[in-house]
Amino acid sequence: MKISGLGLKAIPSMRRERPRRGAPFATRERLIDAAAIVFNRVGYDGTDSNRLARAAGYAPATFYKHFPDKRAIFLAAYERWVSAEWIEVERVLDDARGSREAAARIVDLTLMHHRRWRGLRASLRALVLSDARARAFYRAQRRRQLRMMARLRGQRGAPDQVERDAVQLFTVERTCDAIAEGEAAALGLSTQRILDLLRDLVEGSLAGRRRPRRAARR
Amino acid sequence: MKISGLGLKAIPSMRRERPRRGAPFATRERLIDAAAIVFNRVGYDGTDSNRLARAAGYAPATFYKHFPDKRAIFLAAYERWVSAEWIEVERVLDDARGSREAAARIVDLTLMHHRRWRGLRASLRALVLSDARARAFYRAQRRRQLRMMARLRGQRGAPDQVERDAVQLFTVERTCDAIAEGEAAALGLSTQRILDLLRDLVEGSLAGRRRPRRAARR
Amino acid sequence: MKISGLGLKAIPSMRRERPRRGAPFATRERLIDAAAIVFNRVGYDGTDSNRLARAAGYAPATFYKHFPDKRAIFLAAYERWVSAEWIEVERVLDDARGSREAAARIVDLTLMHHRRWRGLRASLRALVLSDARARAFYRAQRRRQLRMMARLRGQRGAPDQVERDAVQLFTVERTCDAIAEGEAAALGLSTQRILDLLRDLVEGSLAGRRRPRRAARR
Amino acid sequence: MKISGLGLKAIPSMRRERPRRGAPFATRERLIDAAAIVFNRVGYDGTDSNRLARAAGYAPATFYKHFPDKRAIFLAAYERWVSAEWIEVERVLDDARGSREAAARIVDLTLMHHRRWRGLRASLRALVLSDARARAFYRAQRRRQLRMMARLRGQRGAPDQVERDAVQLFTVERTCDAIAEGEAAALGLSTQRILDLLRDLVEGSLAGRRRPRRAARR
DNA sequence: GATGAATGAGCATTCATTCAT
DNA sequence: AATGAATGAATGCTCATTCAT
Repeated sequence: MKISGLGLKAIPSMRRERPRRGAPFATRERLIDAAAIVFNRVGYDGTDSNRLARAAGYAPATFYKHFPDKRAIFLAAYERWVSAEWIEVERVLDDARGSREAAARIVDLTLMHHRRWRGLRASLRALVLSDARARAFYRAQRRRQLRMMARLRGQRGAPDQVERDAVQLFTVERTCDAIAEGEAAALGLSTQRILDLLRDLVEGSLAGRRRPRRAARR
Repeated sequence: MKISGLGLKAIPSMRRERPRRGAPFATRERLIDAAAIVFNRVGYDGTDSNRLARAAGYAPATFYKHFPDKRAIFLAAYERWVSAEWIEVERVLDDARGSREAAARIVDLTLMHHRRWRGLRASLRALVLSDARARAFYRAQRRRQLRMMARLRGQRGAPDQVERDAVQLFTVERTCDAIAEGEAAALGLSTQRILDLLRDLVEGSLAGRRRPRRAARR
Repeated sequence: MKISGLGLKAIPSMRRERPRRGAPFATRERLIDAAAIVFNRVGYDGTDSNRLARAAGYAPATFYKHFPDKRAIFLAAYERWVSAEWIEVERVLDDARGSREAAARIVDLTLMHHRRWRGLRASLRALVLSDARARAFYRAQRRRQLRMMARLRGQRGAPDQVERDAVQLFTVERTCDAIAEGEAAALGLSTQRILDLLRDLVEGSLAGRRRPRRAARR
Repeated sequence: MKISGLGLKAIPSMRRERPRRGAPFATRERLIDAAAIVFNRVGYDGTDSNRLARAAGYAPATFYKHFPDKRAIFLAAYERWVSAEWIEVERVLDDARGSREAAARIVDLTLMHHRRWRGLRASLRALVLSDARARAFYRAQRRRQLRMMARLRGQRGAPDQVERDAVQLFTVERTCDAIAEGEAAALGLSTQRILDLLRDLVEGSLAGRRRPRRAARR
């Protein structure tokens, strides 16, 4: 306690080692990496730019050297995550033998991504509604997905095929969210059975069939 | 102190008339009404309790006489909206002649609600992920939906029927969100065709059929 | 919203010069200095953190960079004042020739401190009762005082010597409070005579005698 | 939950039974009673007038029918407590046989009161410093105490007798505070020995002697 | 005399952003 | 390029006080 114990708070020495004056690109990347993790854990409104900078080992002002605001870094993190997902999806489609295997692997991949980024995803949905730039980027991803589905299927397809594809995307996406967020488990549902249903759905789509055949119902 | 003393106070003119000494229930209702509208427009994190109170014509402190915090009024608004939806769904099921008509009306109803409360819904999803109480309420609603579906169908049903029902709920919900949020239109999809697909889906479920018949696919 | 929109913003003129980017230690010291003076004048519950910051020439947020809340800065101010007092007491004990002189100087010193910090002291008493951390710090100071008294006296002492020492501390402390707060004057008492009584008391204690024998002094 | 479960907060029925429209004096008394207890528990700044009214079973506005503000009711509570103490002190002095018994009983009585009202006392000290009316009332009590001591002693007494009496009052008061607040126990002091010291002190004063001669007691 | 819903002003705290170094 | 102390403005919440009933 003595006299010198004048009640100092934590001494701010011992800075994390970080390349001060590193390449600007590397700094930007580190900021995005850290932001993705933090956003995912506490949500978009759960942090602030100062914390994001500190999480990456930088000072607050450094953040503003690289991004105009919090939304910008969020979109950058989203972009990176989506890109990574696409690369993997495309590899799966190249490698898989037969639509059954491809379907299974796509569903697994989707689930994995939704599990990994479930916090980011929840924030994204809210942001897409309120922010035009987020919306534009989100829509572009969706169009890309639909184009890919059309390409895989070739010329075949009912007149309402695009709508069917979209509904299927929504189904897989929302259902994987439910599993990732623990909703399925909380409702006492079998993850296995749900995934089987999704795999059937995706396989049907990849194989070009109609899916719920209305003809049979007549 | 001196400098800040120059700050002009808010001008207390133009007081709007308001029921002082109203019934507490009515005040609470007015607060929820206003909050639902404001949340729906700007999202959960887009307002604060002071603004919610003002939007209902009250002073900040009045808010806290009725709700402990912002989350509480959000859940109250959500509860009201969900309750209203249930009342209508149950009426539809009572009134409709045949599963085809019931399906059509349920899909329409769902879409209407998602359109009306699209802002609230987006915030809800984010809140459910971060807030245990919101989650509990949300899950209770879902269980209720699943129970109703099981009841309508009676004893029939595959071993994975619950999972099928859940996936169907997710499909209808997410797809109606997409229409309500303008995503479908932005992607150039036909709302009409999407709704037809959803109606088929719901009708199949109400009629007790399995849906994507795997047997036929072998 | 409309009405409140008429509220004029604070006029940002006349910024007083201030060391932006000063050493954090110096800022902290300035905050404590200012807080000690303000607390002393208006009491613990008579200010708020914003005012304390402004009194030191800083903005509200700066306060929170250095202290978690008002209680923390109060304790820091108390700590500083107590430390200063101890330094002086120890110097007096080293320098004084004979217990008579030491007693006189200790009483004078105590009175000076109580006069200087009378506002702070009054708040402290209330805080000690309601706040555990304040209490712990306060008790630690008292123990230190008792230890010092025991050390000065050496082995001599009655079985109830600690209790005597404590009662003496309370007496000197409370009586100096009464003088410092103007109570003695308001009651028509002679400060001089009161101080003589206190000096006798302290001298007796320093000399190791049981009580100040007045008979001997005549 | 149902439809009626619209999330009502606690229903404010079932009012405590209280004589609505009782005699104003009785209302005032009940308010003071309740306030004394509440202030004592949480301190002057730990409550607000609404809570004090509710604690007495009344509505907020009723408080303002009887007291202009919180300070006023605090002083009223203080006045009542002091009056009660005086009545008891005077009875003790009438009943006690000999100064030894009187001293013992006065010390016990003082301790009991300080224990009972320790929260009120701590708030009082702070208020006395900042509030002129509180100060005036407090000083009047002290004068009364000093007059009583002088009367008991009769003509005897040193030239500095008033000062001696005052210092003795401060000693007893502050030491009883220390016991009541748990400070004595926390410092490992024996309450019994402290009380013995105080009794000697008071007895000496009542008997008109200068100081409690320990030698004589052996 | 009592009520209690309502409130304006104030307090504790946070955040996005800046700027001198 | 990076810093980090500093900040104005705003946010969540509380309190002493009023007034129509």
